[in-house]
Formats: sequence, structure tokens, C-alpha cells
Amino acid sequence: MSPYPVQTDRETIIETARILIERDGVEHLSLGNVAAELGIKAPSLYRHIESKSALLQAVIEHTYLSLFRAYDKALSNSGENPTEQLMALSQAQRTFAHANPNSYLLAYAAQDPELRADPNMLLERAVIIQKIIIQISGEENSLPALRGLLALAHGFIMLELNGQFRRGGDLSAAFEESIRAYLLGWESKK
Amino acid sequence: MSPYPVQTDRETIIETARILIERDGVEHLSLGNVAAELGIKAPSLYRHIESKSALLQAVIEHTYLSLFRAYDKALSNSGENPTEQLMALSQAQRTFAHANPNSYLLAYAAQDPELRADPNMLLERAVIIQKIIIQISGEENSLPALRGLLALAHGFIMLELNGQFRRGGDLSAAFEESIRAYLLGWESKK
DNA sequence: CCTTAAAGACTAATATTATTAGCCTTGAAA
DNA sequence: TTTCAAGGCTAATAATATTAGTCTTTAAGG
Repeated sequence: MSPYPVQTDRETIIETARILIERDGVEHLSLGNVAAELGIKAPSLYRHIESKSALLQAVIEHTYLSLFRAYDKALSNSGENPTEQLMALSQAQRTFAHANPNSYLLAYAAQDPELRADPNMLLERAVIIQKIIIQISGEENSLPALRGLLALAHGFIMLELNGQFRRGGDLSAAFEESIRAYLLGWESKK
Repeated sequence: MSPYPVQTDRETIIETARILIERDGVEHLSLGNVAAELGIKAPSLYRHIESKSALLQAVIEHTYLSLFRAYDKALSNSGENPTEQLMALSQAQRTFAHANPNSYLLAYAAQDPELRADPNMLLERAVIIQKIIIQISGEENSLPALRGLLALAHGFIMLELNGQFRRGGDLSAAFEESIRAYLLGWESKK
């Protein structure tokens, strides 16, 4: 299939970019960096990717897929109680973000609209979570309740990663208690 | 004070950058753009600013100060009930973010650590809000409760601005209801 | 009034980086 | 054995941040 002693391929490039982003931050990623890491020159990358922007998109997509895998795993280990299921999902997200902070930031906070993730990919997951939250908020409130839950978890993680919670204290506990309070609030409203 | 027919100054440059960022997004801001808008050449900017990064920092600081002004105003119009005060603050933040989305994203989602806002500036405000939330969560839970509230409001706004809530529905209502549920949750725990 | 010094503009030059153009080599397939 | 395309490479281009050095103007002091 491939003539020549092939030195790289699209998957390897994406993975290399991901590792460099995780190591140095996305603002230090250059195609030159990636190429050097692979032992080739920057222009050669264009045989495999369309642009730097496309490369970042691919890293973002990869990040979402990993996150979704973490979701699935968490959900399958979390019993029947909807609150515990949602806690498990939220904690999986936070754990993932801590393990891959720069990728997480890239995926969720990309300014450039061109870099935003595929909406359908996200929607699919949202629907799964919404089905769980129905049991807490009731059917008619499930969309706003879902949105608030995603907001709370994501916002907490973002503020945390951006170093805006630096007064100490147990952040894991704060995360958990806040989400429990939130879910309890919707439950009491029902 | 200033010799020569002065064509600009630091404040004007910052304000111009802010406007261009708001209009075109931070990823399209170049010093050439800013200079052109002011009728001068890019290198001349360096008589007034230290670097592009410093310029962005200044825009971020300006953004925070505006946001804080909005907070103060909201708070002074919001009566004595702590829940209503916190709703007013959260809504002021969201309104501000909608009016200045690109500045808000820059200020809160800057990847580059060099661009992060002065922690002390943020702390001061956090303390004000914490004093209100004490009345809801109790003293001992007030730090986690504060963090969750900030996370919920900020996360909601971020997801909204990044176009991740596109299934329709009344987002203003969802924002309000989610925060009320959250506060109610902490209150019931007490 | 004259001199001067410094602020603030400019042009020219440099470094980095994304991207394109065009060439060259190799090995898979005819 | 020939060929042809994939996938390297070098060279060139464009955008942009930044630095160096020049020139002009006017405020201020004599």
C-alpha cells in the first residue's frame, strides 16, 4: 500500500500533536515541532493533513472520543441510582480533564469557531445524560436541568484548570458537594 | 505634556484592541490591524505598549473592571434577599458576557498563563459574593458553595457562547432555574 | 527668540511560522 | 522491467511580532 519507507501517517501525526499539546500547551504547538518530533520536515506534514487547523480539529475530536469512552466506563460501573450515575459521569469528566488538561481546554475552549467540535457527537451524549436526569428533575425540566449540570461540571473544571480556585480547600469535595446540591435542588422542586 | 501631534495613547490603543476583538474575535487581532485602525503603523504601537501580550492583558483587565462595575450595579439594585442578590449577580455576569462575548471569552478562557487575570482582583469580588452565600449555605459550606455557583454561572455562559446549547428552549429561563435549584440544594442541606 | 531634548512617528530589517510549489526517490504493481 | 504515485525534501511566499535606527515636532529653558 505505501511505497517508500513511510515515516509517518495521519494517526501518528495527530497523536504526536496531542502529546505535544499536553506537554507544552496548545500555544506552543507549531508544525515544525510536530515534524521534528517525527524526524521529518514541516511541509511533509501536508501529505497527511490539510492544515494546522485541521490537525487541531482532529486532536479535538480524539479528545472527545476519549472523554466519551471515560463516560461509558463510568456509567457502566455506577449502579442504578440516578444521582450516583450523574456523579460518576461528572467525576469521570473531571478526572479526564485533570489527566489531559491542555487537550480538555483546547476541546472546550477553542475560540476559533472553525475548531469547534461536531455538534452531533456532543448531542448524542447529552441525550444519554438527559435520560438519567429525567428521573431527578422530571421530564419537563430535564433539558434545563441537563444544561445546568453540564454547566456546573464544565465550569468547575474550567475555573480549576485556569487556576481560579486557589484559596485551598478540598476541590474534589467541593465539586461533589456542589453537584449533589444542584441535583438535590432540582429534586426538591419536582 | 505630550510633544508632537500625538496620534494615540495607551488607553486608546487598548480600547481599539477591545473593539476589534469584540468585532472580529481575538484570533483575528493583529498589531497591524490595531495600528491601521488608529492611522499609524504597527511598530509605533511599541511606544505605548510593551508587547501584544501586554496589550491583551490590558484588555482582559479592562474587561474584568467592566464586569465588576456591572456586578456592583446589579447588587445595589437587588434588595436584601440573598437568593435574589445572587441571581442578580449571576444575571449581570451573563448579560455582560452576551454584550461582550469575545472579550469575555478572552478574559476567562485564555489558554496562555501569561494572559491570566490578576488573582487578587478576582479574590476581592469572590469574597463579596461569599458573604452573601453564607446566608444560604452556612458559614462552613460557603467556600464550596461559592465555587459551585461561580462554576455554574460561568460554565453555562461558556457553553452558551461556544454554541453548545443549540437544542432551542429558553436559555435565560434555564440559567435562572438552574441557579435557583443549586441554591435551593445548598439551603436544604443546611 | 533660539536651542535642545525627548516623545512619538516612520522605514527597514529579522525571526517565526503556516503554507505552496516543485523536485526526487522508492517500491508496488503492471 | 517499467512506471507512477506517495511521500519525503528544499526553496519560496505571506503574515505577523518585534527590534533598530532615523526623523520631526514641540515643550521648555536660557
